[in-house]
Amino acid sequence: MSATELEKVITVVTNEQLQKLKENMPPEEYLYDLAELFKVFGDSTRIRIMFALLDKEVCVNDIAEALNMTLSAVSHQLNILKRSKLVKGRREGKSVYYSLDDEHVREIISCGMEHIEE
Amino acid sequence: MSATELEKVITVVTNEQLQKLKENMPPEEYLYDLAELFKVFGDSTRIRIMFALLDKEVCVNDIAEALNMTLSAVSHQLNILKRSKLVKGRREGKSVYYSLDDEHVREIISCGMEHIEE
DNA sequence: ATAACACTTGAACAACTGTTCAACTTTCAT
DNA sequence: ATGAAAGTTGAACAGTTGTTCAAGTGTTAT
Repeated sequence: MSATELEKVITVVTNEQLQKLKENMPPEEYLYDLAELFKVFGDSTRIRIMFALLDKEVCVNDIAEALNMTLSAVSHQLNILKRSKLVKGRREGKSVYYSLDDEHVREIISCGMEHIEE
Repeated sequence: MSATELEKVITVVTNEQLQKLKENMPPEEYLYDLAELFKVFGDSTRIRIMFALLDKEVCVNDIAEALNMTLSAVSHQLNILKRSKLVKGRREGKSVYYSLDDEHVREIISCGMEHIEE
């Protein structure tokens, strides 16, 4: 077998691997949703809000005070978290109390913590 | 106890909770790093690259072909992933083969998948 | 030495994102 | 009813980010 023939064989093998790589890829939309979820965790304000809610529900005003932020800024971020089904809110009088809406929040955060603690 | 006195007591209790909330917050820098990590996962291109590397190492060219992207765009994203210690690369001849640099990548991705599969 | 392949890198541009500001709404106390 | 407290919402602005393009670096084959 000549050198150029061998190269052809190698190319074919490589193409087969490439083919497999493409086939094994989850659907585009799935990967997009996954990235979209992590994007929500990818902001320190939202991370801080989720940490504030780890133990118990907290009203918007207290979150804003604890994080030294305006009500408006916190409300905007809570809305993003709510749309991603990560937190939920309930009204009680004048206040709206927010809490984590999913056990996965704790898991995802603790997964990330393991990586940076090294 | 009058209504206004009662309110003062309630305010004090609330302030204590606020104080605890502030004290229990991890240091600012830690939360920033955590958000920074998730930010890396929060892009569908980088997610796709990490999925491509789940099974075995792949060279930049093959990643680019599999994901239908330019070499340059893939290289830029690989660099971001490398800086976050999520992938590593090794040169073999003309090609550079990249692979996952941390078992946490799989864990974090699978954590995220659990949330969106519901 | 030259050319070709496989990347890498920096600048630039468009698109996206988070905060602020101002204008609401809701609820409660007077 | 009026006002105050607690939130929400939309527009706007500045800052960030991903891709492209052009120019570079290594490596191998001729």
